[in-house]
Amino acid sequence: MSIKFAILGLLCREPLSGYDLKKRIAESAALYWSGNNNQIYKTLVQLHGEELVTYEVMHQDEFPAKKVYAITAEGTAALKDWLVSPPELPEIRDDFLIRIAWADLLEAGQLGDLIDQYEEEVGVRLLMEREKARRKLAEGQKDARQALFERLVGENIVSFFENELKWLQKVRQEVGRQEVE
Amino acid sequence: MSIKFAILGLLCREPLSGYDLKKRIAESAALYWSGNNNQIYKTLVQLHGEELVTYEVMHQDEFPAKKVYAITAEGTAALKDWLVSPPELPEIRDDFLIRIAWADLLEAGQLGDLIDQYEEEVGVRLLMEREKARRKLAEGQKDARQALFERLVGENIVSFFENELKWLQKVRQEVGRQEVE
DNA sequence: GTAGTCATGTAAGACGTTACATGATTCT
DNA sequence: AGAATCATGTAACGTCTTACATGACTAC
Repeated sequence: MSIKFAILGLLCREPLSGYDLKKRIAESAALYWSGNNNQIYKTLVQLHGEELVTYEVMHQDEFPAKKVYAITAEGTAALKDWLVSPPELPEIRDDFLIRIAWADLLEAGQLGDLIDQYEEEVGVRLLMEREKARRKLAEGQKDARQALFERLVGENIVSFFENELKWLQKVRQEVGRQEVE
Repeated sequence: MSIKFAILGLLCREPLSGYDLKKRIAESAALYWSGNNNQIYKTLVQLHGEELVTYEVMHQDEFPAKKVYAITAEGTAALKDWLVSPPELPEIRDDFLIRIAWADLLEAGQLGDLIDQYEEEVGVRLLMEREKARRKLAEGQKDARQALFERLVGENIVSFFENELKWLQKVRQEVGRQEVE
């Protein structure tokens, strides 16, 4: 049920349509699950039923009409309640880590290729996240407190990928060392 | 469909029952998703249908009979194919990170409590993972290569939580600094 | 007597993904 | 001509979680 709070969070900053929400969630590394998710429309209907959001239909000349959702007072209260509820540890689903756990089934060349591929992917993603963070900083920020938290979230994500690259160096070293023996 | 390969991987080390698999997966930080998952029994039936595993029913005097599953040659081949297929980036679902992104809605005291709670949880988990890694190292290992990969996986997990704690220190500092201003 | 381990499984529901439908407009 | 953007939504499927059923045995 965290997509619910992701939506409430975004709406608490500004009113948005389902389409906008979908894009915002897809672009955010922290929220991204699930931006490719059409549950958003369903969840909006649900939130409307719970009276946590309202919407206004905006007619447009050149484009299809859109429903612009806004958070209600109850919605804001529900969001704040959730914010102070006990946080859970992050869940990580790491495909590559499972492969490494069974890497003894691979030949040295295959393992090398696997590491190269993953390092490449992590590197690309790291650059993307750094760029995203840089752009956010450049934006004219309204609230200093909000900007600080935004920056800290970006730094968490960047440091995750940096940590991954550091670990990959270690993997390379130790795998190389064992092959020599 | 990664639970499929988690099962094949574990069975490739030694034959196990569904119950054993469930426990192994639940205990492993890398595989843990989903240890509380009864899909295991369903997936085993499926894998049996695909002829990637076989099973033998073992009758026990004091306990219910169990089905001990073993991997087939096709199963091993499927596992190896998956191991060399392109790895995906890890997926992180970080509850706490989302809360920080909206922490500007909280009062200083509430934020402090939230950080304390999360730090406590991360700290406990880090100790658990270090202990797990230590115990694994102490085990009489058969294969040096396998032991190396097991250690590297453990180090990845430990370094994730260490990184999280480092980041939390930074969060504390910067939040404290802003409050003084 | 309450809870936990051993062991397999079902059922219901929540959550997530992919593909598709509609239909005008704009870009290549 | 084909694809992308804007915009809302449905349908089908797949994955994941929670709770429950069964039943003997062990430990507090």
